[in-house]
Amino acid sequence: MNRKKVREILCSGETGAEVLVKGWVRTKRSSKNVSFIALNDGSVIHNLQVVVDVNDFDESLLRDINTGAALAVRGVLMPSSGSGQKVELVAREIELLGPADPEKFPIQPKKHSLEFLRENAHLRFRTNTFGAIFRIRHAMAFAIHDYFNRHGFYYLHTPIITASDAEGAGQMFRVTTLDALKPPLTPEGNVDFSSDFFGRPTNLTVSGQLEGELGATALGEIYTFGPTFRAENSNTTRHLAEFWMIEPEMAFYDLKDTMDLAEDFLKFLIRYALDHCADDLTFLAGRLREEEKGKPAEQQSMDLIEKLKFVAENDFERLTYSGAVEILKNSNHYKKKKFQFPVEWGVDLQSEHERYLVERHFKKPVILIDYPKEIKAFYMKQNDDGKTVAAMDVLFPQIGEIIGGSQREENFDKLVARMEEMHIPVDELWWYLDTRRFGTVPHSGFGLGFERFILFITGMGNIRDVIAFPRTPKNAEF
RNA sequence: UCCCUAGUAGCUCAGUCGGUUAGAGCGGCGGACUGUUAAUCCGUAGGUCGUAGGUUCAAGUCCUACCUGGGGAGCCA
Repeated sequence: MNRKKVREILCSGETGAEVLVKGWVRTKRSSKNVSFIALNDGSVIHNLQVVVDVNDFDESLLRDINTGAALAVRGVLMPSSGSGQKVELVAREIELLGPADPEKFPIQPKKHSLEFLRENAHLRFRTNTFGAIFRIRHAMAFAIHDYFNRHGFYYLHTPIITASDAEGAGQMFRVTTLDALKPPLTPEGNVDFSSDFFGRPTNLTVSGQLEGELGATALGEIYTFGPTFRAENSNTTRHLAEFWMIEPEMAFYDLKDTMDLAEDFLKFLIRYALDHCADDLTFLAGRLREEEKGKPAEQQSMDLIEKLKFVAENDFERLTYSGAVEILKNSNHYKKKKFQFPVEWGVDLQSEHERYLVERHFKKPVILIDYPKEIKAFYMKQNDDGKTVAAMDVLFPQIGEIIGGSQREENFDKLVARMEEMHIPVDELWWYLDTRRFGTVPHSGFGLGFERFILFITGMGNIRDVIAFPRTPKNAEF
Protein backbone atom coordinates (compact mmCIF):
# COMPACT_ATOMS: atom_id res chain seq x y z
CA MET A 1 0.00 0.00 0.00
CA ASN A 2 1.15 3.52 -0.76
CA ARG A 3 2.53 5.34 2.20
CA LYS A 4 1.07 8.82 2.70
CA LYS A 5 2.76 11.74 4.35
CA VAL A 6 0.89 13.43 7.20
CA ARG A 7 1.10 16.71 5.32
CA GLU A 8 -0.77 15.24 2.36
CA ILE A 9 -3.47 13.75 4.56
CA LEU A 10 -4.10 16.92 6.56
CA CYS A 11 -3.99 19.20 3.51
CA SER A 12 -6.52 17.20 1.51
CA GLY A 13 -8.75 16.46 4.48
CA GLU A 14 -10.29 13.55 2.57
CA THR A 15 -11.69 10.63 4.50
CA GLY A 16 -12.77 7.09 3.73
CA ALA A 17 -9.53 5.85 2.22
CA GLU A 18 -7.30 3.22 3.69
CA VAL A 19 -3.75 4.53 4.08
CA LEU A 20 -0.36 3.63 5.46
CA VAL A 21 1.41 6.22 7.61
CA LYS A 22 4.86 6.08 9.17
CA GLY A 23 6.24 8.38 11.82
CA TRP A 24 7.26 8.97 15.41
CA VAL A 25 5.01 9.09 18.45
CA ARG A 26 4.77 12.48 20.11
CA THR A 27 2.29 11.51 22.83
CA LYS A 28 -0.11 8.72 23.63
CA ARG A 29 -3.25 9.29 25.67
CA SER A 30 -5.14 6.28 26.90
CA SER A 31 -8.42 5.48 28.55
CA LYS A 32 -10.09 2.12 29.16
CA ASN A 33 -11.11 1.26 25.62
CA VAL A 34 -9.36 3.71 23.37
CA SER A 35 -5.90 5.20 22.89
CA PHE A 36 -4.91 8.29 20.95
CA ILE A 37 -1.50 8.49 19.39
CA ALA A 38 -0.16 11.80 18.07
CA LEU A 39 2.03 10.74 15.15
CA ASN A 40 4.49 13.10 13.43
CA ASP A 41 6.52 12.32 10.32
CA GLY A 42 8.31 15.62 9.88
CA SER A 43 6.37 16.63 6.79
CA VAL A 44 4.41 19.25 8.74
CA ILE A 45 4.36 20.63 12.24
CA HIS A 46 0.94 19.07 12.86
CA ASN A 47 0.48 15.54 14.11
CA LEU A 48 -1.90 12.94 12.78
CA GLN A 49 -4.18 11.56 15.46
CA VAL A 50 -4.21 7.78 15.36
CA VAL A 51 -7.18 6.19 17.14
CA VAL A 52 -6.62 2.74 18.60
CA ASP A 53 -9.34 0.44 19.93
CA VAL A 54 -7.32 -1.19 22.69
CA ASN A 55 -9.35 -4.38 22.47
CA ASP A 56 -8.14 -5.01 18.91
CA PHE A 57 -4.42 -4.95 19.67
CA ASP A 58 -1.91 -6.86 21.68
CA GLU A 59 -1.42 -5.37 25.12
CA SER A 60 2.38 -5.60 24.97
CA LEU A 61 2.44 -3.79 21.63
CA LEU A 62 0.40 -0.93 23.06
CA ARG A 63 2.65 -0.78 26.10
CA ASP A 64 5.68 -0.22 23.86
CA ILE A 65 4.07 2.67 22.00
CA ASN A 66 5.67 5.52 23.91
CA THR A 67 6.86 9.00 23.14
CA GLY A 68 9.69 8.69 20.62
CA ALA A 69 8.79 5.28 19.22
CA ALA A 70 8.59 4.80 15.45
CA LEU A 71 5.42 3.26 14.01
CA ALA A 72 3.92 2.17 10.73
CA VAL A 73 0.14 2.40 10.95
CA ARG A 74 -2.35 1.10 8.42
CA GLY A 75 -5.88 2.27 8.88
CA VAL A 76 -8.86 4.21 7.59
CA LEU A 77 -9.11 8.00 7.55
CA MET A 78 -12.26 9.17 9.33
CA PRO A 79 -13.76 12.52 10.24
CA SER A 80 -12.68 13.17 13.81
CA SER A 81 -15.28 13.43 16.54
CA GLY A 82 -12.78 15.28 18.74
CA SER A 83 -12.35 19.01 18.41
CA GLY A 84 -8.59 19.32 17.84
CA GLN A 85 -8.49 17.98 14.29
CA LYS A 86 -10.68 17.32 11.29
CA VAL A 87 -9.28 13.97 10.22
CA GLU A 88 -7.96 11.05 12.18
CA LEU A 89 -6.64 7.60 11.36
CA VAL A 90 -8.51 4.64 12.81
CA ALA A 91 -5.82 1.98 13.15
CA ARG A 92 -6.23 -1.52 11.73
CA GLU A 93 -2.63 -2.64 11.87
CA ILE A 94 0.25 -1.19 13.84
CA GLU A 95 3.85 -2.19 13.38
CA LEU A 96 6.36 -1.04 15.97
CA LEU A 97 9.32 -0.11 13.79
CA GLY A 98 11.54 1.11 16.60
CA PRO A 99 10.71 1.35 20.29
CA ALA A 100 12.01 4.17 22.50
CA ASP A 101 12.66 3.30 26.14
CA PRO A 102 10.50 5.81 28.03
CA GLU A 103 12.91 5.79 30.98
CA LYS A 104 15.75 6.90 28.74
CA PHE A 105 14.33 8.89 25.82
CA PRO A 106 15.13 12.49 26.76
CA ILE A 107 12.43 14.31 24.79
CA GLN A 108 9.26 14.48 26.85
CA PRO A 109 5.90 15.82 25.81
CA LYS A 110 6.51 19.04 27.72
CA LYS A 111 8.35 22.28 27.34
CA HIS A 112 12.11 21.84 27.37
CA SER A 113 14.66 24.59 27.72
CA LEU A 114 16.61 25.48 24.58
CA GLU A 115 19.82 24.82 26.54
CA PHE A 116 18.75 21.27 27.29
CA LEU A 117 17.77 20.66 23.68
CA ARG A 118 21.10 22.06 22.52
CA GLU A 119 22.80 19.36 24.56
CA ASN A 120 20.52 16.87 22.82
CA ALA A 121 20.96 18.34 19.38
CA HIS A 122 20.80 14.86 17.84
CA LEU A 123 17.21 14.49 19.03
CA ARG A 124 15.93 18.04 19.04
CA PHE A 125 14.63 17.72 15.48
CA ARG A 126 11.83 15.73 17.07
CA THR A 127 10.37 18.79 18.76
CA ASN A 128 7.89 21.20 17.24
CA THR A 129 10.25 24.14 17.57
CA PHE A 130 13.21 22.54 15.83
CA GLY A 131 11.07 20.83 13.24
CA ALA A 132 9.73 24.26 12.32
CA ILE A 133 13.18 25.87 12.32
CA PHE A 134 14.73 23.29 10.03
CA ARG A 135 11.83 23.23 7.59
CA ILE A 136 12.11 27.02 7.36
CA ARG A 137 15.89 26.82 7.01
CA HIS A 138 15.43 24.48 4.09
CA ALA A 139 12.83 26.73 2.49
CA MET A 140 15.14 29.73 2.78
CA ALA A 141 18.09 27.87 1.23
CA PHE A 142 15.85 26.85 -1.63
CA ALA A 143 14.49 30.38 -2.04
CA ILE A 144 18.00 31.81 -2.20
CA HIS A 145 18.85 29.58 -5.16
CA ASP A 146 15.48 30.37 -6.69
CA TYR A 147 16.01 34.12 -6.41
CA PHE A 148 19.46 34.13 -7.96
CA ASN A 149 18.52 31.69 -10.66
CA ARG A 150 15.59 33.91 -11.67
CA HIS A 151 17.89 36.92 -11.81
CA GLY A 152 20.54 35.33 -14.01
CA PHE A 153 23.15 34.67 -11.33
CA TYR A 154 25.36 31.58 -11.54
CA TYR A 155 26.00 29.45 -8.48
CA LEU A 156 29.80 29.31 -8.14
CA HIS A 157 31.47 26.77 -5.85
CA THR A 158 34.49 28.55 -4.41
CA PRO A 159 37.07 26.47 -2.55
CA ILE A 160 36.74 25.46 1.07
CA ILE A 161 40.49 25.00 1.42
CA THR A 162 42.51 28.10 0.66
CA ALA A 163 46.18 28.94 0.66
CA SER A 164 45.55 32.61 1.08
CA ASP A 165 45.58 33.94 4.62
CA ALA A 166 45.51 37.49 3.39
CA GLU A 167 41.83 38.21 3.46
CA GLY A 168 42.00 39.92 6.77
CA ALA A 169 38.81 38.38 8.07
CA GLY A 170 40.23 37.04 11.28
CA GLN A 171 41.74 33.82 12.61
CA MET A 172 41.69 30.77 10.34
CA PHE A 173 41.65 27.02 10.89
CA ARG A 174 44.82 25.36 9.66
CA VAL A 175 44.38 22.41 7.29
CA THR A 176 47.29 20.01 7.41
CA THR A 177 48.28 16.36 7.15
CA LEU A 178 51.49 16.92 9.07
CA ASP A 179 52.05 15.09 12.34
CA ALA A 180 50.97 17.56 15.01
CA LEU A 181 53.36 16.05 17.57
CA LYS A 182 56.44 15.70 15.35
CA PRO A 183 56.10 18.03 12.35
CA PRO A 184 59.02 18.09 9.90
CA LEU A 185 61.26 21.06 10.56
CA THR A 186 63.33 23.33 8.37
CA PRO A 187 67.03 23.74 9.20
CA GLU A 188 66.03 26.93 11.03
CA GLY A 189 63.67 24.97 13.26
CA ASN A 190 60.34 26.16 11.80
CA VAL A 191 57.60 23.82 10.63
CA ASP A 192 58.42 22.72 7.09
CA PHE A 193 55.18 23.22 5.20
CA SER A 194 56.81 22.30 1.90
CA SER A 195 56.30 18.67 2.90
CA ASP A 196 52.63 19.27 3.84
CA PHE A 197 49.87 17.97 1.58
CA PHE A 198 49.65 21.10 -0.57
CA GLY A 199 53.31 22.00 -0.23
CA ARG A 200 52.37 25.19 1.59
CA PRO A 201 50.27 26.28 4.59
CA THR A 202 46.56 26.01 3.94
CA ASN A 203 43.43 27.00 5.85
CA LEU A 204 39.68 26.71 5.78
CA THR A 205 38.06 29.59 3.92
CA VAL A 206 36.82 32.67 5.74
CA SER A 207 35.10 34.01 2.62
CA GLY A 208 34.61 33.08 -1.00
CA GLN A 209 34.60 36.68 -2.08
CA LEU A 210 38.00 36.99 -3.73
CA GLU A 211 37.38 33.91 -5.87
CA GLY A 212 33.83 35.13 -6.39
CA GLU A 213 35.16 38.30 -7.99
CA LEU A 214 37.12 36.15 -10.46
CA GLY A 215 33.88 34.50 -11.51
CA ALA A 216 31.86 37.71 -11.64
CA THR A 217 34.36 39.43 -13.93
CA ALA A 218 33.55 36.87 -16.62
CA LEU A 219 30.18 35.34 -15.86
CA GLY A 220 28.61 38.67 -14.94
CA GLU A 221 26.68 37.80 -11.81
CA ILE A 222 27.60 34.91 -9.53
CA TYR A 223 26.84 33.88 -5.98
CA THR A 224 28.37 31.47 -3.56
CA PHE A 225 26.50 29.63 -0.83
CA GLY A 226 28.68 27.47 1.32
CA PRO A 227 30.26 26.84 4.69
CA THR A 228 32.63 29.43 6.10
CA PHE A 229 35.02 29.08 9.00
CA ARG A 230 36.32 31.52 11.57
CA ALA A 231 38.62 30.43 14.37
CA GLU A 232 37.72 33.46 16.49
CA ASN A 233 37.16 32.86 20.18
CA SER A 234 33.71 34.42 19.96
CA ASN A 235 31.16 33.43 22.55
CA THR A 236 27.96 35.19 21.60
CA THR A 237 24.45 34.41 20.41
CA ARG A 238 25.43 35.67 16.94
CA HIS A 239 28.70 33.82 16.17
CA LEU A 240 29.63 30.36 14.98
CA ALA A 241 33.01 28.88 14.09
CA GLU A 242 31.33 27.15 11.14
CA PHE A 243 28.52 28.98 9.42
CA TRP A 244 26.96 29.36 6.00
CA MET A 245 27.32 32.46 3.95
CA ILE A 246 25.77 33.71 0.72
CA GLU A 247 28.06 35.95 -1.30
CA PRO A 248 26.78 37.44 -4.55
CA GLU A 249 29.29 39.29 -6.68
CA MET A 250 28.17 41.39 -9.66
CA ALA A 251 30.09 42.95 -12.52
CA PHE A 252 28.98 46.44 -13.57
CA TYR A 253 27.09 47.05 -10.29
CA ASP A 254 27.81 50.19 -8.31
CA LEU A 255 26.98 50.63 -4.63
CA LYS A 256 23.44 51.83 -5.33
CA ASP A 257 22.71 48.79 -7.53
CA THR A 258 24.05 46.60 -4.73
CA MET A 259 21.86 48.20 -2.08
CA ASP A 260 18.85 47.72 -4.35
CA LEU A 261 19.76 44.08 -4.87
CA ALA A 262 20.33 43.40 -1.17
CA GLU A 263 17.00 44.96 -0.20
CA ASP A 264 15.02 43.23 -2.92
CA PHE A 265 16.71 39.90 -2.13
CA LEU A 266 15.93 40.07 1.59
CA LYS A 267 12.33 41.08 0.94
CA PHE A 268 11.90 38.23 -1.53
CA LEU A 269 13.14 35.74 1.05
CA ILE A 270 10.83 37.10 3.73
CA ARG A 271 7.82 36.98 1.42
CA TYR A 272 8.79 33.44 0.44
CA ALA A 273 8.78 32.42 4.09
CA LEU A 274 5.40 34.08 4.69
CA ASP A 275 3.94 32.35 1.64
CA HIS A 276 5.43 28.89 2.12
CA CYS A 277 6.08 28.42 5.84
CA ALA A 278 2.87 29.80 7.36
CA ASP A 279 2.24 26.88 9.75
CA ASP A 280 5.77 26.83 11.08
CA LEU A 281 5.91 30.62 11.41
CA THR A 282 2.59 30.66 13.24
CA PHE A 283 3.95 28.11 15.69
CA LEU A 284 7.18 30.05 16.23
CA ALA A 285 5.25 33.30 16.64
CA GLY A 286 3.18 31.66 19.38
CA ARG A 287 6.29 30.27 21.02
CA LEU A 288 7.83 33.74 21.05
CA ARG A 289 4.69 35.31 22.48
CA GLU A 290 4.70 32.72 25.24
CA GLU A 291 8.38 33.33 25.98
CA GLU A 292 7.88 37.09 26.24
CA LYS A 293 4.80 36.95 28.45
CA GLY A 294 6.84 37.62 31.57
CA LYS A 295 8.69 40.61 30.15
CA PRO A 296 7.62 44.20 30.69
CA ALA A 297 5.65 45.62 27.76
CA GLU A 298 8.38 47.93 26.46
CA GLN A 299 10.82 45.03 26.14
CA GLN A 300 8.45 42.86 24.17
CA SER A 301 9.14 42.66 20.47
CA MET A 302 6.61 42.88 17.68
CA ASP A 303 4.71 39.74 16.77
CA LEU A 304 6.94 37.61 14.54
CA ILE A 305 4.67 37.57 11.53
CA GLU A 306 3.84 41.27 11.88
CA LYS A 307 7.57 41.98 12.02
CA LEU A 308 8.26 39.98 8.84
CA LYS A 309 5.44 41.69 6.99
CA PHE A 310 6.62 45.08 8.16
CA VAL A 311 10.16 44.51 6.88
CA ALA A 312 8.92 43.05 3.58
CA GLU A 313 6.58 45.98 2.92
CA ASN A 314 8.64 49.01 3.98
CA ASP A 315 11.69 50.60 2.43
CA PHE A 316 14.93 50.23 4.33
CA GLU A 317 16.40 53.48 5.62
CA ARG A 318 19.55 54.44 3.71
CA LEU A 319 22.11 56.86 5.07
CA THR A 320 25.82 57.49 5.24
CA TYR A 321 28.08 56.65 8.12
CA SER A 322 28.63 60.39 8.58
CA GLY A 323 24.87 60.95 8.75
CA ALA A 324 24.56 58.19 11.33
CA VAL A 325 27.23 59.78 13.50
CA GLU A 326 25.33 63.08 13.32
CA ILE A 327 22.08 61.42 14.38
CA LEU A 328 23.78 59.66 17.27
CA LYS A 329 25.50 62.83 18.47
CA ASN A 330 22.24 64.79 18.37
CA SER A 331 20.24 62.11 20.15
CA ASN A 332 18.95 62.58 23.66
CA HIS A 333 20.47 59.20 24.41
CA TYR A 334 23.90 60.68 23.61
CA LYS A 335 23.28 63.92 25.48
CA LYS A 336 22.22 62.00 28.57
CA LYS A 337 25.47 60.02 28.23
CA LYS A 338 23.65 56.72 27.98
CA PHE A 339 26.05 55.28 25.41
CA GLN A 340 28.83 53.32 26.98
CA PHE A 341 31.22 53.88 24.06
CA PRO A 342 32.17 57.19 22.45
CA VAL A 343 30.65 58.34 19.16
CA GLU A 344 33.26 60.00 16.98
CA TRP A 345 33.72 60.24 13.24
CA GLY A 346 36.32 57.65 12.23
CA VAL A 347 35.54 55.21 15.02
CA ASP A 348 33.60 52.07 14.20
CA LEU A 349 30.03 52.04 15.47
CA GLN A 350 29.42 49.80 18.47
CA SER A 351 26.52 47.36 18.79
CA GLU A 352 24.73 49.83 21.06
CA HIS A 353 24.96 52.53 18.39
CA GLU A 354 23.68 50.30 15.62
CA ARG A 355 20.85 49.11 17.81
CA TYR A 356 19.91 52.65 18.70
CA LEU A 357 19.66 53.61 15.02
CA VAL A 358 17.69 50.52 13.99
CA GLU A 359 15.51 49.83 17.00
CA ARG A 360 14.88 53.28 18.42
CA HIS A 361 15.55 55.97 15.86
CA PHE A 362 14.34 54.53 12.54
CA LYS A 363 12.51 51.45 13.85
CA LYS A 364 13.25 49.55 10.63
CA PRO A 365 16.21 48.01 8.78
CA VAL A 366 18.97 50.49 7.99
CA ILE A 367 21.59 50.46 5.25
CA LEU A 368 24.68 52.40 6.23
CA ILE A 369 27.16 53.38 3.51
CA ASP A 370 30.41 55.29 2.98
CA TYR A 371 32.40 54.25 6.02
CA PRO A 372 35.82 55.67 6.90
CA LYS A 373 38.37 53.70 4.93
CA GLU A 374 40.46 53.00 8.04
CA ILE A 375 37.85 50.67 9.53
CA LYS A 376 37.07 48.72 6.36
CA ALA A 377 38.75 46.09 4.18
CA PHE A 378 41.45 46.77 1.58
CA TYR A 379 39.37 45.81 -1.46
CA MET A 380 36.62 48.40 -0.97
CA LYS A 381 36.29 51.21 -3.52
CA GLN A 382 37.85 54.45 -2.39
CA ASN A 383 35.49 57.38 -2.66
CA ASP A 384 36.51 60.70 -4.18
CA ASP A 385 36.58 62.41 -0.79
CA GLY A 386 39.75 60.45 0.01
CA LYS A 387 38.36 59.54 3.42
CA THR A 388 35.61 57.01 2.88
CA VAL A 389 34.98 53.79 0.98
CA ALA A 390 31.86 52.59 -0.85
CA ALA A 391 30.94 50.09 1.86
CA MET A 392 27.46 49.00 2.83
CA ASP A 393 26.18 47.34 6.00
CA VAL A 394 22.58 46.23 6.33
CA LEU A 395 21.52 46.39 9.97
CA PHE A 396 18.51 44.48 11.29
CA PRO A 397 16.74 44.78 14.62
CA GLN A 398 18.10 42.46 17.34
CA ILE A 399 20.61 40.85 15.00
CA GLY A 400 22.72 43.81 13.98
CA GLU A 401 24.81 43.45 10.87
CA ILE A 402 23.15 40.89 8.64
CA ILE A 403 24.86 41.92 5.41
CA GLY A 404 28.24 43.47 4.81
CA GLY A 405 29.24 44.50 1.32
CA SER A 406 30.83 47.09 -0.90
CA GLN A 407 31.67 48.26 -4.34
CA ARG A 408 35.15 46.87 -5.06
CA GLU A 409 38.16 48.97 -5.97
CA GLU A 410 38.64 48.25 -9.66
CA ASN A 411 41.58 50.59 -10.20
CA PHE A 412 44.81 48.56 -10.13
CA ASP A 413 47.06 51.33 -8.78
CA LYS A 414 44.67 52.46 -6.07
CA LEU A 415 44.09 48.87 -4.96
CA VAL A 416 47.78 48.02 -4.77
CA ALA A 417 48.52 51.24 -2.91
CA ARG A 418 45.85 50.42 -0.34
CA MET A 419 47.12 46.85 0.03
CA GLU A 420 50.61 48.10 0.70
CA GLU A 421 49.32 50.58 3.28
CA MET A 422 47.50 47.78 5.04
CA HIS A 423 50.35 45.28 4.74
CA ILE A 424 48.42 42.83 2.56
CA PRO A 425 50.95 40.64 0.68
CA VAL A 426 50.55 41.85 -2.90
CA ASP A 427 52.44 39.04 -4.65
CA GLU A 428 50.44 36.28 -2.94
CA LEU A 429 47.25 37.75 -4.42
CA TRP A 430 48.65 38.07 -7.97
CA TRP A 431 45.66 36.14 -9.30
CA TYR A 432 43.21 38.50 -7.63
CA LEU A 433 45.02 41.53 -9.02
CA ASP A 434 44.86 40.05 -12.53
CA THR A 435 41.15 40.97 -12.59
CA ARG A 436 42.30 44.61 -12.36
CA ARG A 437 45.11 44.09 -14.87
CA PHE A 438 42.92 42.63 -17.57
CA GLY A 439 39.56 44.13 -18.47
CA THR A 440 38.83 45.57 -15.07
CA VAL A 441 35.28 46.84 -14.50
CA PRO A 442 33.31 48.40 -11.67
CA HIS A 443 31.82 45.58 -9.63
CA SER A 444 30.29 44.96 -6.24
CA GLY A 445 29.15 42.27 -3.87
CA PHE A 446 28.05 41.45 -0.36
CA GLY A 447 27.93 38.66 2.18
CA LEU A 448 24.78 37.52 3.96
CA GLY A 449 25.17 35.42 7.09
CA PHE A 450 22.68 32.64 6.53
CA GLU A 451 22.18 31.73 10.19
CA ARG A 452 21.76 35.37 11.18
CA PHE A 453 19.07 35.64 8.59
CA ILE A 454 17.39 32.47 9.90
CA LEU A 455 17.49 34.02 13.38
CA PHE A 456 15.52 36.94 12.05
CA ILE A 457 12.98 34.82 10.18
CA THR A 458 12.35 32.39 13.03
CA GLY A 459 12.53 34.91 15.87
CA MET A 460 15.02 32.69 17.70
CA GLY A 461 17.53 34.37 19.97
CA ASN A 462 20.61 32.16 19.75
CA ILE A 463 22.44 31.30 16.54
CA ARG A 464 23.20 27.81 17.91
CA ASP A 465 19.52 27.03 17.61
CA VAL A 466 19.20 27.67 13.88
CA ILE A 467 22.00 25.37 12.68
CA ALA A 468 21.74 21.63 13.15
CA PHE A 469 25.05 21.00 14.88
CA PRO A 470 26.65 24.25 16.03
CA ARG A 471 30.41 24.59 16.10
CA THR A 472 31.53 27.07 18.74
CA PRO A 473 34.64 27.37 20.93
CA LYS A 474 34.92 24.21 23.05
CA ASN A 475 31.96 22.59 21.32
CA ALA A 476 32.13 20.18 18.40
CA GLU A 477 29.81 17.46 19.73
CA PHE A 478 27.82 15.38 17.25
C1' U B 1 39.45 36.86 25.68
C1' C B 2 36.91 40.18 29.44
C1' C B 3 32.52 41.23 32.72
C1' C B 4 28.03 39.23 35.02
C1' U B 5 25.39 34.89 36.31
C1' A B 6 23.99 29.79 37.12
C1' G B 7 25.02 24.40 38.18
C1' U B 8 20.05 20.46 43.63
C1' A B 9 15.70 13.97 40.88
C1' G B 10 15.18 12.31 33.69
C1' C B 11 13.29 17.84 32.82
C1' U B 12 11.96 22.86 35.04
C1' C B 13 12.89 24.82 39.54
C1' A B 14 12.25 25.86 45.35
C1' G B 15 15.46 25.11 49.48
C1' U B 16 14.88 31.09 54.83
C1' C B 17 20.02 33.42 59.10
C1' G B 18 24.89 27.65 58.09
C1' G B 19 21.29 23.49 62.05
C1' U B 20 17.52 17.12 62.45
C1' U B 21 15.52 12.44 57.55
C1' A B 22 16.46 17.03 50.69
C1' G B 23 11.06 19.54 48.38
C1' A B 24 7.39 20.58 44.34
C1' G B 25 5.45 20.35 39.37
C1' C B 26 6.19 17.76 34.96
C1' G B 27 8.08 13.08 33.01
C1' G B 28 8.64 7.48 34.33
C1' C B 29 6.29 3.24 36.59
C1' G B 30 1.49 0.83 38.74
C1' G B 31 -3.74 1.51 38.91
C1' A B 32 -8.59 4.01 37.75
C1' C B 33 -11.35 6.27 33.85
C1' U B 34 -17.20 6.22 28.01
C1' G B 35 -13.36 10.17 22.57
C1' U B 36 -8.44 12.22 24.49
C1' U B 37 -5.75 16.99 22.79
C1' A B 38 1.27 18.48 26.75
C1' A B 39 -5.92 14.25 28.92
C1' U B 40 -7.60 13.75 34.06
C1' C B 41 -7.61 11.34 39.09
C1' C B 42 -5.12 8.06 42.90
C1' G B 43 -0.58 5.77 44.25
C1' U B 44 4.79 4.99 43.74
C1' A B 45 10.08 4.89 42.77
C1' G B 46 13.81 8.28 41.84
C1' G B 47 19.39 12.60 44.78
C1' U B 48 27.59 11.53 45.38
C1' C B 49 23.35 19.02 45.79
C1' G B 50 29.08 20.39 38.92
C1' U B 51 34.47 18.85 40.63
C1' A B 52 38.49 19.49 44.16
C1' G B 53 40.10 21.84 48.37
C1' G B 54 39.06 25.05 52.69
C1' U B 55 36.34 27.51 57.05
C1' U B 56 33.06 25.44 60.98
C1' C B 57 30.74 21.54 66.40
C1' A B 58 27.78 21.46 61.78
C1' A B 59 27.99 23.19 54.56
C1' G B 60 23.11 22.26 49.24
C1' U B 61 23.86 27.10 51.88
C1' C B 62 30.11 30.61 53.41
C1' C B 63 35.41 31.04 50.96
C1' U B 64 39.14 29.63 46.92
C1' A B 65 40.36 27.26 42.36
C1' C B 66 38.79 24.62 38.25
C1' C B 67 34.98 22.63 34.76
C1' U B 68 30.46 23.35 32.14
C1' G B 69 26.06 26.15 30.63
C1' G B 70 23.66 30.96 29.90
C1' G B 71 23.66 36.46 29.17
C1' G B 72 26.48 40.85 27.81
C1' A B 73 31.04 43.07 25.42
C1' G B 74 34.91 42.78 21.75
C1' C B 75 35.67 40.66 16.68
C1' C B 76 32.37 39.97 12.72
C1' A B 77 28.32 37.40 8.90
